[in-house]
Amino acid sequence: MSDKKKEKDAPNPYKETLHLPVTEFPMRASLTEREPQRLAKWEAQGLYQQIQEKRRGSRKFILHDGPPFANGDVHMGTALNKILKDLVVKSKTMLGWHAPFVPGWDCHGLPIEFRVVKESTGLTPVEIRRRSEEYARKYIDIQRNSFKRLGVFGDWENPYLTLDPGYEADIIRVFAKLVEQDLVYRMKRPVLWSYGAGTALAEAEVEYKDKVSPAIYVAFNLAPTNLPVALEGASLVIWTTTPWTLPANLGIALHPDFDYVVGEFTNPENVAARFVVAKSLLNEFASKTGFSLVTELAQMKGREFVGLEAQHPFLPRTSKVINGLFVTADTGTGQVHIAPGHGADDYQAGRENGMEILSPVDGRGHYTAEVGLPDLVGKHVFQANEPIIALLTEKGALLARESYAHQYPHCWRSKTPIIFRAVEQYFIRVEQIRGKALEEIDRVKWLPAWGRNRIHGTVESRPDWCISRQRTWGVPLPVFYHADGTPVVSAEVARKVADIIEQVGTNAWFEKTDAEWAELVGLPEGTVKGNDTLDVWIDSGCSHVAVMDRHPELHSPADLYIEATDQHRGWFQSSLMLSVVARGAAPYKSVITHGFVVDTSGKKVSKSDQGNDKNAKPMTADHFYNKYGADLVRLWVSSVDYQNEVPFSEELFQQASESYRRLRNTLRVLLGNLDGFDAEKDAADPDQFTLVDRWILSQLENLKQECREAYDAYDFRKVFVLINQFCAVDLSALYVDITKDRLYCDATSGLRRRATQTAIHRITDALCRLLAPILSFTADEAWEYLGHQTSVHLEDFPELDPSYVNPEATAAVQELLKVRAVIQQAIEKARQEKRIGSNLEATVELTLPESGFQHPVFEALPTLEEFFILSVLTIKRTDVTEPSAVVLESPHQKCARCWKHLPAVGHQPHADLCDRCDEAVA
RNA sequence: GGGCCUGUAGCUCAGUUGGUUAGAGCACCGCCUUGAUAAGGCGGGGGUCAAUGGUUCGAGUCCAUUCAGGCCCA
Repeated sequence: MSDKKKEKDAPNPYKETLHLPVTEFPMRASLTEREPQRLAKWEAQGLYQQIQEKRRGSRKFILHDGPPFANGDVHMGTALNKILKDLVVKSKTMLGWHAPFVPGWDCHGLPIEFRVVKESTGLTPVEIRRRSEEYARKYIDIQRNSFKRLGVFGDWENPYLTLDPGYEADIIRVFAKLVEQDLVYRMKRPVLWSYGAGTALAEAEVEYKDKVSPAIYVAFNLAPTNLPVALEGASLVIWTTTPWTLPANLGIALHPDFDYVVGEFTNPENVAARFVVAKSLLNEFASKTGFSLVTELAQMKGREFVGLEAQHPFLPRTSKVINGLFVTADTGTGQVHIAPGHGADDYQAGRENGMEILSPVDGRGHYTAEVGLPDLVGKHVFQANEPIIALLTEKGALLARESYAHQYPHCWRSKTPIIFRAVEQYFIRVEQIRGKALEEIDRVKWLPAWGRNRIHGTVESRPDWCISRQRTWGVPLPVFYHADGTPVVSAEVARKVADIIEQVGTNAWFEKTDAEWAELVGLPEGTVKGNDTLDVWIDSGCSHVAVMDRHPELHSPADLYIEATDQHRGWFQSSLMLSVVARGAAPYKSVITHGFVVDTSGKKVSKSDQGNDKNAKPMTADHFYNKYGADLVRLWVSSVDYQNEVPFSEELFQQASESYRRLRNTLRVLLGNLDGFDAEKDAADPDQFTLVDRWILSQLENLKQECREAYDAYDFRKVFVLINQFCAVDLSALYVDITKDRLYCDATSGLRRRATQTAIHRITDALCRLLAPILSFTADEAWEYLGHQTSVHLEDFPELDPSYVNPEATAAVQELLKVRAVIQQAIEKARQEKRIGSNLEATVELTLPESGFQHPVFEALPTLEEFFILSVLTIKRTDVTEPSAVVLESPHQKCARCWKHLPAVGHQPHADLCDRCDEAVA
């Protein structure tokens, strides 16, 4: 033991004669410092432009960027999206395509306007727009910096913006096409209305949140006209959670097939009354209202009630009794209060039964004079529930009230509850383009495949598209109104507007007077322009026209769109619809969707959650690239299955860091072992490769092929796994470990050493290329240390060379690995028993079965000793079924240079060296 | 409530048309190394494949139901 210690402490007199790895490539990545420097270098040399120039003339691959909203910082979901796109663009490029990437931003819309309006009230439309643009541009810059910092390549100095006059003009031209194809109509209709933001909302702008509403049971006395005997003196009973809509009640709907009981009811106060209640809800009705059935007078189907009328509880009119399939028996009474101006089903039912669209509420949610109750005029509808309940009580119509917690639609930005309110809106007749859109869906390749069903279902069931918004920050709906109020919806006029907008931007719509516009588009004096703007989904949905058709380096349809799964209903759909209108075909050939970023418990994480929770973990991309570096964010993206929900946590970054360190250190040791190696002069001939060299080069060939295929299939995770395995197992645990001896100890120009360096050079070259899309910074850095003056991003993936595929070597190594496991287990046992330390201190007696392990390598002891990293190995063949190994402490002296314990040590001119080392130092 | 989807070791993921003892990397534990050293090697523990029921000689894999989660809608 003491001898061993002495050996350790003694400095190695031959260290200077060894070829230990030498490289300046730092072990510590210091990504947060180095990445910005590399970024600056790339920008200074115009790397993106260089790549474009180099690829010009190659087959094109167009990934069309879906524009993120120019609002807020880049959070991890956005980073995931953009990095996935970048992985596609970079890998397609290195696969030989010309893949230009023009990023874009969605600039208009309520969220931005809302922020501006919230800050200061009473702004003129022109001022709101000025501030909104300023706000959008501010966030475009912030986001652009983040995307660039993440190593995403693209034409960042010339992105597309939906607020560019040219883009805006194209939106209006698409509108003209809609008009031309008779797809636009105007109609008063209840729409989702945000009184907080003062606008109608798109379906996508609504979020569901918990809300407690007053739920009430209200009796409507049946009007005596034409009343069957059984119903004399009876009341229908409705249940509603929106008492404020009762002034607009015009009907009561029953399900045609439900059974209803007409009966005599009493409550604990001995109040008696005749009610109609769905049979299946009698118990619930009794428990909620206290009224239980005393005498059943009749049972009737819902359809038998049609045509009756009920007296409105507090207004001088009757409500129609109708049937509706939307009536449920889940809760309430099986009788539904119908206010056609305040609900989608109500509207539909009202239209079918000849009711008017009564909606006595203004844009701020206050009752208008139409409400019919002077006390309520000017009152906010959500302040009116109590007065109405009081009124119902006074009239004896209120049977019960309770607090009801439910999911209620809220405005996604102002967070205020949504109401349904009927206003004049413009719509696209979806029915006329639905068929073609559905056909086109099946021409597109959806990844994952279920995306097809998802968008198909969405398109199949979507109602007409409300495209008008009562907002300011958007592209104006190019319609005018005659002095008498009749609208001018004309493709020709719209195109004139577009031509002017193209020159001066849409601000002109708001800056010029009605008279000026009338003159510009050739309409009679007295014509006024409309105040509505277009739904922002129209904006982004036009990008295939406004971007792909306009940019000379792009083309339509795009080869690929990549967005999160919510865009099946969002951008994928709006783009599809408008592309069907504009060109009669889908705007994309294939579509990839990715999941949302979720935390480790599988819950959704979003930026707005953070606002509510001060302790929430940071979710913005800058936190992570400033703490870990962009390459780690990129490595995280490549390590997850993006088609599902994408797990995300600080811990996951630790995990990615471990993988990164392995990759980086592998690159470092490879580079270090290439010190003094000139690939031009020193490369070995292929016939000089030893078994391990042939094996690792065959593995590399395999890796190249599989990575190319995985990249081509957008399976970045597979690339990540393959490269990791290759570096951790094939290289680090085996090849590098095995060849250390020859690299360090053989003579500088020894054939085995040169062969190995030749292999290592090949490997390093390939790894840099294969890693470049993922570790864009690190691969480029290593590429530089490989002696290149230009960026790895200008290169192709390594070309396949089948001559390196070597099944013979692979089969041999597979057998060797089986034996290695046996030997290592035996050595480990000896080590645990403290009989030996390192492998080289052991002498191993290997027993192999007579059959099997027949590869010639099993006759070549030096090769085996090298492969198993042993000083001395002996082999015997006996009649056993499995290999076994016995480990003994080596009786030989340790070579002071290569640390092997060999019999030759002590007999050389240098008494403390083995043969090989003696020769090497000579 | 409806549509689409997901659920395999602590974590991220593989598991081909149902067929031996369910794999990998990371993490964890122990040992070695100090010539990849703020590195590297070796060995090891760890899973009733979400649950239940079914089809089958045989189910992680097929079917049904339930539970949990995501997106979209109501």
